[in-house]
Amino acid sequence: MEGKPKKILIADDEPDILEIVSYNLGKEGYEIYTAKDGNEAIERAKQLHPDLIILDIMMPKKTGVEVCQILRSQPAFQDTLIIFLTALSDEASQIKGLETGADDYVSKPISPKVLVSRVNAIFRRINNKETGKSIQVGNINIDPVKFLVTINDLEVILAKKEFELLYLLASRPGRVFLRNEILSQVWGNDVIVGDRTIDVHIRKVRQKLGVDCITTVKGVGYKFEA
Amino acid sequence: MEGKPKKILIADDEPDILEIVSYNLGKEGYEIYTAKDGNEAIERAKQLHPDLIILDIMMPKKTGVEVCQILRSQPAFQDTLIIFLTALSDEASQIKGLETGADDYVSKPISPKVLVSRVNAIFRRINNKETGKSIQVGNINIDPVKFLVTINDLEVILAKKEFELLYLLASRPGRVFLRNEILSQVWGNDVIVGDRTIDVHIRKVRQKLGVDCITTVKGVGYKFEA
DNA sequence: CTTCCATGTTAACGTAATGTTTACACAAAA
DNA sequence: TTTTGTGTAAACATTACGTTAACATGGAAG
Repeated sequence: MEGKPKKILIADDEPDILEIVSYNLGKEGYEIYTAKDGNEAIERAKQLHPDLIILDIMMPKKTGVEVCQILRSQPAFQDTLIIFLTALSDEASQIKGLETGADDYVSKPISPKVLVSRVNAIFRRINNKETGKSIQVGNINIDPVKFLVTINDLEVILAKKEFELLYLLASRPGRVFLRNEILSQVWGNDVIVGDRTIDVHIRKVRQKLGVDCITTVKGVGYKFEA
Repeated sequence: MEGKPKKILIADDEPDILEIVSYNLGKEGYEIYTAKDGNEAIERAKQLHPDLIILDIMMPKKTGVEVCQILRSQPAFQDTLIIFLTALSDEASQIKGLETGADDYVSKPISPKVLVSRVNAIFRRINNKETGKSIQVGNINIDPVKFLVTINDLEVILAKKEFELLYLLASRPGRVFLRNEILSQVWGNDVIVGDRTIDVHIRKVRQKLGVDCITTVKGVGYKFEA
């Protein structure tokens, strides 16, 4: 897998399923987190901001469909992939699930291998856009191969972390990156760093670039603009 | 459906299936083309460059998997969506299909409605990546990915709570949201805030937007309209 | 007309979130 | 070894967000 490992949150009330799915996806290199009911799923989703959420439909507290609707009604979860996982193999449930805003639907009894394949497929489709090409935004050019940033043909020397941070933000100009996302993409999920660390790096990048192209969205994150 | 209609190529050797699938997807506004074996599928794919190809696996001349492999090996078909449609519901086939580069897999006997939902879901997923899932109501555009509101192409800066509030209301224009609903969606269930808090935020949004698009429904709640 | 209730309006305040600077551990280069 | 630069933490400064409280308004009921 290229880049940092993707975060997957799995919500199911059956411990067996949690364990099997966790094990098999974990083996593939994904970072797995679990929840055992609807409320916990929402709570953990807000903490972690996973890349993918796998939701059982029949869960205590809140059903998977309800969880999906609640998350989808919030701006921060528009990009999050959602797969429903359920014993209800009937038509109506599937359609309802997909129209609620889910990206896929897998019926129980599921084979772990099939689920893994589907998860891989869904990430492959999303990922293949993000190649290691140079980014040109406005008069700023970012070349990940040469590890070089030029602004108006003037070279700017950035440290590794600074560069990775800038590259991430600039890879999708205008898009807001949550602090969680930045942490997991640039630093990795297992690393624990203080709250101010991101700010300090943001500041260094801002300083070195000289141009104000990184905008703070308070309470949310940062975004890059020309 | 927004924008140009999507082209879908369906390849299956059973005329009944071709007809049913064509009819149901055609009703959704897609442009449908058909092929009755593997070779014809490849040929037509090269002519048409469809956005999505639905491939039966058991076909004369070439199987769906072979067709998929051949097309995927060409740069021009890297981005083309592929769904397998087959009677083989066994695990091995599904995995093989997905790992060949398919984006989804639907087992026969299929329900037309389920297939339509899956097709819609897969296009939604791709569309959102390109265009962003912004809400457009009248001349107001709300982009949750960029955390940005534009009204007549003029940017409006909203704070987090203000944005979340507006996003919720605008996600269903015309629908009235009860104060309780707003509280639980935007603030969360456990948070307790005073009565006037919602009003103040509503006011700030109204003020910043400049246009009167949030209507008070006295004794009930608020709704968003153009 | 008055009363009452729901909402509108405004300003002020506490604080959470971010900005800034300095210091230091650590690794790589000299 | 020293030197240099990078990444992180800690300590503080600063900003503006969210909330409240106090009061205004307006419409419906009596």
